[in-house]
Amino acid sequence: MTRERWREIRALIERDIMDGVLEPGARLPTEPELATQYEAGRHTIRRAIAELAKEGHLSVEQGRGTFVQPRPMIDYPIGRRTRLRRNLGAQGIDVTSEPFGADRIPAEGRVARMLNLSEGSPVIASRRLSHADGVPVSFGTLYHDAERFPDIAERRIGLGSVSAVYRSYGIEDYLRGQTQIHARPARSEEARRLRQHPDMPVLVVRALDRELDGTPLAYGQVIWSAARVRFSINIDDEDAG
Amino acid sequence: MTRERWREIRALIERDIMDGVLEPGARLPTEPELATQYEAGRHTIRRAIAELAKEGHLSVEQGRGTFVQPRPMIDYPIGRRTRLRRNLGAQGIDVTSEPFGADRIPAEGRVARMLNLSEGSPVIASRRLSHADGVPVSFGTLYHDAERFPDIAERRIGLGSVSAVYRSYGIEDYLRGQTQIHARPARSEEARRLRQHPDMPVLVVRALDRELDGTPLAYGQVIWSAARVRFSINIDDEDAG
DNA sequence: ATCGATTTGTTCGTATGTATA
DNA sequence: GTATACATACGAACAAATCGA
Repeated sequence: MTRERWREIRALIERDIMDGVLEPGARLPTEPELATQYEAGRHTIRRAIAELAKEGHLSVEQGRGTFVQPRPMIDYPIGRRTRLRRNLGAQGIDVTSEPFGADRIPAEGRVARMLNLSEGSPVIASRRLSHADGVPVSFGTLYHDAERFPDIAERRIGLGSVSAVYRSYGIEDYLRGQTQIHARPARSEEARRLRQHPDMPVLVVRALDRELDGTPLAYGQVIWSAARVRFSINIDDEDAG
Repeated sequence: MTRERWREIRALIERDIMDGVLEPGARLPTEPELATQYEAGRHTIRRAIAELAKEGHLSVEQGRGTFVQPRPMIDYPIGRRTRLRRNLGAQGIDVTSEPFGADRIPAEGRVARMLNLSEGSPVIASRRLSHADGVPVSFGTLYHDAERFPDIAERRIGLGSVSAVYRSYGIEDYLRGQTQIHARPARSEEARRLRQHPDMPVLVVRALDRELDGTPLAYGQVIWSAARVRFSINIDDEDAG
């Protein structure tokens, strides 16, 4: 029995992807076909494919096949003024987003602390999924004080960007306060939403937006596809671009 | 036969960890034992264990066993003044680091551009592995202009922190310029260095340090364990703490 | 220092369920 | 409905790493 045959196969397939023998979007031969081609068992093939899928090179779809996946990386600047549309638009990326639910819930723990509200005060949690050039890149929840922004969920549906919603409340400018970033494996439901393989990690970004005088505006948690996004922190730049 | 039994088993083990039935550091029963206990095949058990290991709850060691892993999260602030020791020391974390190699190589591509050197100019690449409270948390490479800092590798061995090395060159202060963050699955060698499971992701941080007048000092790429670190970006704070 | 027992890692074979076209 | 292709599952054997006698 050979030693770590799945690694050899993994490397062979990866080489074919890198060399362009397997073009982005192309379908791999079926697992039994690969098994005979590489003179290995189907388990071994699956292990190699799983590894490549985890790294974002392949996307495995039950009942359809296994496909070579292109991996565009977008660069998302984080700074004093962090604006999704303006920042990505400058890179020639078309950003769209769709709401998928909003709730009026009592603020608890971190949300209450960050928004400077007492535990249990009502907040509006509005959820959105964002696409860049048609591919899902992130989804997340934004929490607002329900007393100050009672109808924010409705306004977010009508108006495109967060900035536009704030302008409708008379807030012309706001700044990004604290931002926290960490990474972890994706839950299966998150992977499904982002249309990425379950083994690909996600980046979790928690952030607080403030008015110019320091008043907390919104606290949010956004899950980003680690395969599709990279963050840039430009501390000096006024516009974070 | 096929009702995703491995997910059930995964959930059962995870519950035992969360409830404290399995304490941090405890060894799980062997795979064959778990197989009989849960009335499943060994493959199914392994699938459940692999998932939990990927999420950082378990650490699997060939020839020894499978252990419940505690997951301390350290908070690493990124700001104008980003200093490993001072920032983590303030959290009561003991930071140590050891060099593991240095080379004099020609600058290429990104390194040359960031350091404002012409392609092929000699740079010193010095590599270090850092521990927080004895656990490896990151390793990476720092690139310096070889003309300006010819013996930086030697000085980094003698002196503890990066700041101390710069002071020995007469540089009293420096600022963090651009920082880029992204996440990806760990290569097996990286996982070994960080003593984390191969399926746990890593965070990749690329950063440029500048002198107060803007002159590039060093460009670095550091791989952080996603299981053990979280980044905080405090844009307003002068000391990023 | 060596051997053997223990435990996880890899591989094969085979069968059956589930999703897609 | 049928065929195709991936997902899950069981069993068995051997390899590799670890540890203690």
